[in-house]
Amino acid sequence: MEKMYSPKVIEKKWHKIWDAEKAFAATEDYSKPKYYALVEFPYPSGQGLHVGHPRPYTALDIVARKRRMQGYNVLYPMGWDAFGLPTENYAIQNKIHPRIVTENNVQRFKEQLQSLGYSFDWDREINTTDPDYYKWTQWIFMKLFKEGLAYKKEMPINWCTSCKVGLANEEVVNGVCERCGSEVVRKVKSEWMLKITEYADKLIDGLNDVDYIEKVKVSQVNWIGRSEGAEVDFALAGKEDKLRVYTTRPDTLFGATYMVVSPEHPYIDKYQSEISNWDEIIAYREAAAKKSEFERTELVKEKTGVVLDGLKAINPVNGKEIPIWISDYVLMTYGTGAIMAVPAHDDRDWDFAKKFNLPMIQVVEGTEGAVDINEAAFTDVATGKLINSDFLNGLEVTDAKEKMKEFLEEKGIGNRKVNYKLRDWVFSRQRYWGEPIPIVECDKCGYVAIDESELPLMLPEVDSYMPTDNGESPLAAMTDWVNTICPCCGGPAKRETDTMPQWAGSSWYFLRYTDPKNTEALASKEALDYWLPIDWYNGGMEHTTLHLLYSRFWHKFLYDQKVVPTHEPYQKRTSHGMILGENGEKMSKSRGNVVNPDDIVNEFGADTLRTYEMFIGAFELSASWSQDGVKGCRRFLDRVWKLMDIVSDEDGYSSDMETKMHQTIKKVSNDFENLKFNTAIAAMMALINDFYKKDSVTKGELKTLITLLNPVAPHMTEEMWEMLGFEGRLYQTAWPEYDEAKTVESTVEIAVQINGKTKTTLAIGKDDPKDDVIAKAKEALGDKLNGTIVKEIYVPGRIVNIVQK
RNA sequence: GCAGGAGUGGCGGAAUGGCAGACGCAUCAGACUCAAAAUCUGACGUGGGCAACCACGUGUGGGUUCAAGUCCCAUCUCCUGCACCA
Repeated sequence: MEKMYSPKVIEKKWHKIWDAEKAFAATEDYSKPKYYALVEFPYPSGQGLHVGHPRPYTALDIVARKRRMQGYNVLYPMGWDAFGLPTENYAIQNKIHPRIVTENNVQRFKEQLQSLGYSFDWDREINTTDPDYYKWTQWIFMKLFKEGLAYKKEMPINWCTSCKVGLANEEVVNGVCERCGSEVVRKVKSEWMLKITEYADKLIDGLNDVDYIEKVKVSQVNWIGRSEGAEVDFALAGKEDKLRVYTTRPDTLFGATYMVVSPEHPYIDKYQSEISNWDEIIAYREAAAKKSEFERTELVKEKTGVVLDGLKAINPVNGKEIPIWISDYVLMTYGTGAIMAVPAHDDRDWDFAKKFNLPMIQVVEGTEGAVDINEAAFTDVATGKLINSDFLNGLEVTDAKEKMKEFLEEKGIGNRKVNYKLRDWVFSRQRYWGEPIPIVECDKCGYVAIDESELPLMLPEVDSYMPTDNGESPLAAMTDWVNTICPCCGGPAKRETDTMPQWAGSSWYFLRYTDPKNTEALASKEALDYWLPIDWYNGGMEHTTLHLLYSRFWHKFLYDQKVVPTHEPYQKRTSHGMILGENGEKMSKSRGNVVNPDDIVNEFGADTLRTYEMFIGAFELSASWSQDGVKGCRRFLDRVWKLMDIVSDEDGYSSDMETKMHQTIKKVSNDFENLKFNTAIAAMMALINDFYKKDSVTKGELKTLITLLNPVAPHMTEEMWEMLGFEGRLYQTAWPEYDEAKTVESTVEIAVQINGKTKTTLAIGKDDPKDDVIAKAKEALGDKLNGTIVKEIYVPGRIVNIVQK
């Protein structure tokens, strides 16, 4: 043994060399084929890197390194999503400027990432808190504003009592703040909103043209929640007003036996004088208002409600008078805040009708067996025919829907309507550590964007970052900064004091990487035309309805503005599973099961950590950490290293290994592209086991092995390359090729079965004719063949099956 | 409730409808060592048998097929989202 495998020494050595050689910089040679691989940039938290971070980073690092060896111009960048609450909270507690906190955290994160040997192009590092960066975040906001997609609205928002900040709907999970877990209450505030709903259809349709894992597509479609139906006007008996409802089942209109409005519906107050049980109504309303979001979702969904005495509606298709109820199962925020209830064909209406003894009329009958609407609502639309419905009788549900929509439009009592669950994006945060919103409010001109030449609008220095209890941003106290002049009329005006949410900077960062130092534009047209779309983007499932949806929205907007060349930013999206503690639980300080990547690097080396995280299991599933598993991966690398003790001078492959070499190249190449890193590594382990069994390996075989292993364990293999005296650098070497014809063994062992049960095995030539193989198989089976042969099956290279009676 | 995913040795996990358990871990035995660690070699699904071998075996129950972990139907459990969206 010439030299021990010593990761500490080797890894430092190669970091310096790669750095000096600018080994992994993406070039501006736009004639080469490009590959843009992207991982979600981290929030540089005070805790430093977690062992969960390296999993996706290593996976795409492998892809990036392999693509470079295959001749692509690869962009694999990294940066910092550094605005955000934890930094601000830390700054408040420790009385340090958040900018300093961010700098420290970034430095720590960067050192940790660099210790793992990622092939990031550090010349393109970006930071969302850098004014040269957020200038363009503000610029995009101004474009949205000028196009009418950013607007200010007085509205009840989700208010986190602990963070003292408004949250987007997407940030409220089970009625509590996604970030801190504190209670979220409703609070009325004037907030900046982005009209993401305007892009709802485009966000759904765009999914047809991209290669995302299925569950991401499904989640986004569900979150947007498009539904097609109709709005219908119900006259109020003896009144001018009509009560408008939204329904997806206009076909069941003849079955509507009552109506329900949300407790907040404006007609309740409007007709107060007509309502004889007003006290009851008020009591119900108060009770409903007191229910928090959490209670609404967690409580058993027992229906509650009160009838509006003295007010009746008229079913427009049959003129029947029906009662109107109020109930909190009808939401003011969806549709029109009022529904027509068809208890025979809707589960919720059925529950409500049962509880309050309201009449039901069946208007759809089952075509596959009888249905009893006294047992449950019949909601199946695929197997139903209309009854008790005048001109709809006998039609199938789909046709009846269409016919009713036509009827409603003809008679002027309704119209087609598409609704979405998606709401506009609450874009204001009452915080310091975010991008200032580049808008001023002028008494004369209203909200006006500042002049583009004033960008970036710098975040001012303040004395206190403390959020205020009255819901104002800390910036509001900066009167010098707040008072300004209107860019439109020159009169006095006030600056907007809310800042942008963390999602702003991350909604376009991938564009900046293509040209990170541009001072004229967010990136040059040439750079965007060349690099977009991102070929492969990997990130967490938790961002499916947040970052991923928001950034697609901005991108589609920028496409409409002719800023970017593609209508979708990401061609392919995958998601990694979580790394859990040894006990199978989520890693957390309180559970005491946190593994620090620095410790693993210290004890075993970065290459071992990288190998282990790829070998741990299927990439998309969560996996539990195992210290013994780490040891096993180090043992594998040691065994690769020690192949240098038994290597011969031969350049090519030895004849008995040729097939195996070609098979391994094929398997590793394919597996790396298909996220199957665990089986790729297993194949390489199997290969070296073969070398040890023979106690020899040729130089040519070892060359191929370390080239295949290089993307996974770049430091060790680069060192071996040098020690073995190969020319140049391994990272610049071409990826090994395989010959399909040579991946097939010339002789194979096949299973010989009787009636599908394996009885023996047989060695045959790969091209032996069927008759010969079957004859040999019969001979091998001998007297086990003792019945009448019914069928003989030969699957070439696999199996012989003799079927006998 | 709806949607997506998963149920395979002691453990992590492999298997284009074609010999289930690759690869790794743990365990056991042997070699080396005064000894231990490290390393190397071998065994390792369950039951029976000294053995060759036999039977059983991929959550459960059916089905399709010469052949099913894989396809179809039903069912149970677990995970992850969403959840009164009319």
